[in-house]
Amino acid sequence: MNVTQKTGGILITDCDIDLYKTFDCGQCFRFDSTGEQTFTGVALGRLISIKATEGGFYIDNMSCEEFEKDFVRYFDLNRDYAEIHTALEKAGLHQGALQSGKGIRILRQDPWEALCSFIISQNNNIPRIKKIISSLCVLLGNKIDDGVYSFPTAVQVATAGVEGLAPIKAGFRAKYIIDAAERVADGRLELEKLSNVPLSEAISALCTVKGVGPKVASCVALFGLGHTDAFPIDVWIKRVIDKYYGNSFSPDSFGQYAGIAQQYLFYHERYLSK
DNA sequence: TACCAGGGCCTTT
DNA sequence: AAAGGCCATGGT
Repeated sequence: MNVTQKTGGILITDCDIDLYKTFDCGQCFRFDSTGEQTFTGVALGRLISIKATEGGFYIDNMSCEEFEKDFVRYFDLNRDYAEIHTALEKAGLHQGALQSGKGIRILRQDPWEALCSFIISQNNNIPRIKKIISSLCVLLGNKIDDGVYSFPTAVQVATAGVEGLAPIKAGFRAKYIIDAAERVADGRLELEKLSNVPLSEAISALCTVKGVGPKVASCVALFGLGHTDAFPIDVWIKRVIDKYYGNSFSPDSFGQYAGIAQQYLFYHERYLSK
């Protein structure tokens, strides 16, 4: 990977990332396609406009320093995905998933945003998940540009309370969101610390939140805490397991990169087959 | 273990 | 245009 300063932004070259797949594979809910190979959204409290180029991408209105500080990690650019591809192939991940997944990077999202987002995702479809999250940001986040709002902090959400969330129409999930917000706000749940404990321990801690079970906890571990061995099992992945691997399946066969295998399998099944 | 919980997207009639 | 299935689930 190489980062060079341009007028008005930075150019990242020599890195293997497919922005379309990365933003559209269901791991994050705040980016939209806003033009030819262009995506706009909010990450880490920052409005981002990013355009795919040959072998990399361009980000408007950002310095190398800011990129190195926050976004190398966000886009997981220090990880060697070619090596992971080889390891997963050896571990028996089928060619279809390897090809479909090529270019996806696991985004390292803010843990609280990941927790809140995947609570909202339960028994829900992606268009509506995005709509509810967007409403939540407009309702309780900070304005960072015209019509653009940050993801509200746990304190901001906790302060609103269940009744305060009514406008976003999260339905039965509202009480779960508030329980999560209260636990994070008062320190009962210390999300940052869960990056540095074993996966099983992180999942147990996350499952103390009402409405958080193994699937949502695994998504938070994978997309917010950097636990690449987390393997969320949802309805799509259940289908995949039945279809390709039978009931002797264990995510352990994919080792420390089971979560990346999961994402490849999910994307393959969800978007490229019917 | 089966059913239930908002709401709305999306496909089928 | 109306109906019904379904949805990156978990609680009871």
